[in-house]
Amino acid sequence: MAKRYWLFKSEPDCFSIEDLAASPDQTAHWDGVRNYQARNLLRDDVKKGDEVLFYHSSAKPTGIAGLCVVSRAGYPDHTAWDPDSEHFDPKARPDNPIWYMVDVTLKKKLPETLPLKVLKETAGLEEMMVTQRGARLSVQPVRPNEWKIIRKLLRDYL
DNA sequence: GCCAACGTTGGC
DNA sequence: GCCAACGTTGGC
Repeated sequence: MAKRYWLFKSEPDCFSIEDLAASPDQTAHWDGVRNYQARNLLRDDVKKGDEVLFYHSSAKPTGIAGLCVVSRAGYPDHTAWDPDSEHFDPKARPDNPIWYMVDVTLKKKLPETLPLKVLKETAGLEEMMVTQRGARLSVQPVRPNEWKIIRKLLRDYL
């Protein structure tokens, strides 16, 4: 299977690129996804070696904060059956995990966030979910040509 | 804080 | 299974 590309959204108040950079081996689990469509992607489609845009939502500014790589494919999100977790789901059990997570490892923290505004103004990114209003999915596939455009943007913009 | 766009829930 | 009400997300 060819390497795929993804955009993962997180509110930096909850988990930021700085938090990932400060994690052991700059690696962390991407837990707390509680949306079935995103869950299905994490469980079935996100594979080790896939590349990820780390997106800060509800931030100043909102946009791409860094690049990561998937270091472990989907496995049960144990925070779901931890009553102390913010993302506790009373229906989840170890033998019926419901929710899944992956591990991500930091590749590059950008010196500054590439703003959503710039993505919206860039030709070729019009069909990206993140540039369309109301696209709330927290795990979004990124097309290879979009990845290429964004990599070039990152070189030119920063 | 506002509000549009979703997703989920629950009565029927 | 429909759909209205409600809750959440997330840009602005």
